Amino acid sequence: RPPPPPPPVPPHMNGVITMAEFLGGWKRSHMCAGLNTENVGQQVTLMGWVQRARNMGGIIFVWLRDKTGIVQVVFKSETLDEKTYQLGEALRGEFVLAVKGEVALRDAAAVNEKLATGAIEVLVTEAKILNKSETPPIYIEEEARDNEAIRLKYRYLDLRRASLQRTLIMRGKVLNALRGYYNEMGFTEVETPILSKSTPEGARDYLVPSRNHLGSFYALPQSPQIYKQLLMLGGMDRYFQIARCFRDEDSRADRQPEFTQLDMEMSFVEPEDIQSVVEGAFARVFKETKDIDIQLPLPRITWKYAMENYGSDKPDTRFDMKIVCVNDEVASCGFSVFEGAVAAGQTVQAIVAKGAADKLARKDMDALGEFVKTYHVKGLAWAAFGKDAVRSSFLKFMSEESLAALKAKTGAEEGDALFLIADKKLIALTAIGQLRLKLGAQLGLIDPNKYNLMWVTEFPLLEWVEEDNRYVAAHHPFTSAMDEDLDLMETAPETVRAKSYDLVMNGLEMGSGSIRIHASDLQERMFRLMGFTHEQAWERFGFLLEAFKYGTPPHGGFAFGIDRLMMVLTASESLRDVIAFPKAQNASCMMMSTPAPAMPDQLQVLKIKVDTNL
RNA sequence: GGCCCGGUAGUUCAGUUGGUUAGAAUGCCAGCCUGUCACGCUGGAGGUCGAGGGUUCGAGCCCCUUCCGGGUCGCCA
Repeated sequence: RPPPPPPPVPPHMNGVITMAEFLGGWKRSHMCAGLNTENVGQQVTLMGWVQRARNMGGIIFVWLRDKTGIVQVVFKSETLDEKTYQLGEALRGEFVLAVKGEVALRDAAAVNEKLATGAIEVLVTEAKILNKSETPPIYIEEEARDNEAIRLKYRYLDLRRASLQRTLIMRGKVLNALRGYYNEMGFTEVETPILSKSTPEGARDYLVPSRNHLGSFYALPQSPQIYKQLLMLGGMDRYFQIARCFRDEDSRADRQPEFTQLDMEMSFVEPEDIQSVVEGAFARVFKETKDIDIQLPLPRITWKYAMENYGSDKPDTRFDMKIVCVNDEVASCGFSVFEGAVAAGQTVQAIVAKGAADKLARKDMDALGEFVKTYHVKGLAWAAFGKDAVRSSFLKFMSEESLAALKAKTGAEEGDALFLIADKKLIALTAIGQLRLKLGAQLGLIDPNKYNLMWVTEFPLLEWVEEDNRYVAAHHPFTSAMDEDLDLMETAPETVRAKSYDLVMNGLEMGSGSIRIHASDLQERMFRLMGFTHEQAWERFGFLLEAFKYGTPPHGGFAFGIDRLMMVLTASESLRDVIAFPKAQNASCMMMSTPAPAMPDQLQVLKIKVDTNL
């Protein structure tokens, strides 16, 4: 695309400045918001951007902004020479300004309570326009007003907003706190390669072609998983890294193609040892960034409990509304949908929204019915036990006794709304779990100031994948089974529980970890379960299986997402709000137009031909 | 790959059943104004209604295709 033409010099700029000025020996003495009443009478030199210039015709008030905040600087025609005053008149938004002047107390009537520095102002004696600015395409104010597309294109301007600056400053502090903590705990920070090897299973890899090995590719790491296990083999004992990870999958509000994890691994440990280190890290971060004391140890629930009570492996426990299985109550209730489901070995799951009967109109119920269908269930049965009337989608089919039993089991009373979903157990639980979250938000049951951290343990080791007709590792293929379930690996693989654990906060998965397999025979057994032959396993992981033969210590680890942690700490809706230069939903960068086609000579060197019709 | 929401002035948006010259706010430009702090007042400029095609006497509005942004299901060990 052609470069834009040079902007015309605005008429008001003529004769004032024509080009950017250099500092010319000026040294900044203070940051803008670093000034307060104690500085009154001092000569200061400030540098920053013009947030706003108010020309009163004879006196000009300018808000000067830097990383710390805003301070008012004043150009007075009665005390300034004509040239300096004219310079003040020429100021526009986002001009880069340097001023010298004296800090003065404002008149009591002129104090601005809304400004941190509102009790003072700087009376300008000299000024330099270090640079001018075209009218910015977005508003640079505390909170964003513009839509995300344009803010992402002009990210460097969006970054000037105080809220985004605060987030990045806090992010830096979190990283610093974590580094300090892990070092204190005897961990060593080790960097692992970005040019890595493609791993089977898991997410799609980002590939990097090799010039030295035509036709071969590096893969960007989805995580440093194998390296950190090899570091344990290498005797590093306690490793951590603030690791960039890459996954070529579709984005979500809480999923970016590249993201940062605090990755760690420890030798000679059991799950509790790792969990206590991780808990300590989170407690440290919450204390240092928000002065919140997290009660340790964190509560622990099993995966099974989480699924059956919250319909999720990452439950949001900031509100109750637990799920109740009502199979027995509806097995012969008269309503054929429920009866049929139970007879077919499926389940009927229920939740009760306390006091919500009269808050949910028929169209709300219909919307909720549509909502749950997203999660692959056929429908939603509901009953609203209102003060004056009972409304329901299914009660007319149901016997009095069954209704009584249902109410007793679920605790539904007058004023409550009752919801039921019938389907295969995991599908029904997942759908009603999502409904629970939806209702929690819709009915305002979620306290935004709560931080409910917990461990979810004993995940299934394997997952059956219908279309591939085989098991895959639920976590990753290096995860160890629980000792008492080892014998079930071949006889009942789907019931084997893993020595794995997720850290969950407010319904978000913050991270996960496990005790790894440290014996090569067990690792081979695992690969076999996943449908790899001995040869295939050695072809792909030979180096690892061989490494495991040379005295591998028992080890395990954990990794948690820094981005998601920042999302929670800053109450952000999207990962994009906590990453300096995030990607858009289609994994592109709107600012730099990344990715971009390669130059023909680059492809030539790599012997790569692009055929988009393949 | 599927579904949903959105795209109109620099920006944020409104735009009735398809009907005259597409509006508002803010920003921008000019003038006035010596204590403003979302300063105020007066005037002005600013539009490929995302793009292409179709229906129609007539399309910002209806239909088709497509591009872009967001959410989500699949996917993400």
